[in-house]
Formats: sequence, C-alpha cells, structure tokens
Amino acid sequence: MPELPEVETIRRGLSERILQTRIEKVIIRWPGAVEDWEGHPFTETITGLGFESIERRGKYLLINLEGGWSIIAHMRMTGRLIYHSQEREPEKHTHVVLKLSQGEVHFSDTRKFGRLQLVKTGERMNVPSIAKLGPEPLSEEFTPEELAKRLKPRKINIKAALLDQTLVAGIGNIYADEALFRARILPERPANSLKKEEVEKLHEAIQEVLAEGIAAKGTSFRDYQDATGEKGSFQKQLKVYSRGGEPCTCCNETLERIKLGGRTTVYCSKCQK
DNA sequence: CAGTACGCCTGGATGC
DNA sequence: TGCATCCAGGCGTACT
Repeated sequence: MPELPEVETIRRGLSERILQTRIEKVIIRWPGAVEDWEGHPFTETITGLGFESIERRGKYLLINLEGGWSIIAHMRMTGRLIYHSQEREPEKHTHVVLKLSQGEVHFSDTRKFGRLQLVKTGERMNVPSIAKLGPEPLSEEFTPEELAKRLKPRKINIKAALLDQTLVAGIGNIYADEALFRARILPERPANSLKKEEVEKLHEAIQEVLAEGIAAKGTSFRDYQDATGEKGSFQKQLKVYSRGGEPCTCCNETLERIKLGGRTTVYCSKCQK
C-alpha cells in the first residue's frame, strides 16, 4: 500500500528517469483510470509535452509537465507507476501507458482505485484532495507543538487521528501502527488524552518510521513496487503491522489485533500504554 | 466534529 | 477440486 515512503520512493525513481523525456503517445486501456480537466481531455492535452518536475504531497504524486499542465497521481491500495527503458507489453491490470521519447511509464492498478488526474499546474495545490491535506510530516512546519495543537481538539482515538490526512499527510495503516508501537502509545487512546511528552515521542516516532521507510525504499507487503518494479525492504523491519497473534519483538507478549475506525490495528498491550 | 456506512475493485485466503 | 464467502483498505460522499 503506497504511503508516504512508497510514494516518495516512486517520485525519486521517476525523477531520475523521465525528466529529460517527452510524452509521445498516451494509451488508455481503462478509461476509469484517468480524469480530464474541465473539458480538456487527458490524452490530447498531455501528448507532446515534456516533464518539468515531480513533487509529492502526502500520498499524492504531482507530475508537472510543460504548458502549464500537471498530472496528480494517487495509487490508493495497489497502484503502480513503473518506468521501462524498453518497449514492454502491458500487464493485465495496466490501465495507462505513457510512451516517452525514451522508454515508457505504465500505470497499473489491480483494484482500480488509483487515478491519474489532469489539472492546471497553477491549480494543483487547490484541488480539494490536495488543499485539505495536513502538514508534511517530514517538513520543518511539522513540529511537536504543531502536532499537539492538532491533536488537542480531537476526541477520536489516536490511530484514527493519524490516518486522517487533514491532521497530518501521508501516514497510512502500516506506518500508523509502527509509529504508535515505537512511541509506546495504545492506539485506542483518545487523541486529546496524550500528554506533552507522549506527543513529543509520537512526533519523533512518526518522523523516524517514515524516514526509515524511505531509506528502505518502502514496504512491499503485498503489491507495492517502486518506479522500476523493484520491491522495498521495510517489511523486514515491521514490528507490529501484519503481525497480530505473533510475539512482540520487545517483550514476547502476543500482539493484539483489533479494528479501529474500520481498519485492522495491531499493537502490544504490554509495551504500549 | 464524530461516527458510521457505502461504493469503488480484485485476488488470495478460508470454509464447506 | 470447485464453489461461495470473507477480507484487505484509502478516500470521497452521504447521512445521522
């Protein structure tokens, strides 16, 4: 599941490979994967344009093209954006192929939740899904004080709060569970019940797990692959996610597996308070 | 603001 | 072996 570290890894991989190229042809194999911009059709608008830069905001990739156009890409659960230096037959779930002046990019998504959305570059930060995102957790504006301020009015449990993209951007189910374990905080705790020291620990834990996730080129639990089709390795460092019923790496207690906000949550009832 | 449910999807795991 | 059912879950939207 591409969360911040996975999307950042894709951003870096694509940036190294496609910034000097131009889109020569667009092949849409499943129209549901793309969204036009106010009467400007996806294919016709981007054909012929070169790439200028690739940014990331939360779990969104912002691919900036020439001519004032951008593509906002979201992988959701199973999306992939993979660069091939040679021409390659699309796979079963490849929905869009961008033929470039050198190589090609395939957008594939088994579950068809992901989207490529055409927007004006000047409007990219104003589209609702991007505009409402909370701070970037690895940026300077994301301080312990900022996190505390944002948690204070929230009565929901801290796990659900971390998954709320308007509170802080980019954290998904994997890194939320890992950050809470590292900060030794129970996921059921109301967000506004965290003491100052706990918020500071959580802030540090969030930054650590995300940075380590990026360093490991992401978590390839099921479907995730980077921009070249390689798997990440952070799944080897997971302490709680997907380990329900297994012993805690710290105290050997059996890890609990519950549902919070409709999502599977794993934690250690002995280590986390 | 909280919470819940639903829709979007397929494949792998599980149950019979 | 084959078929039915469950589960994984990010996010937008609707409704209470």
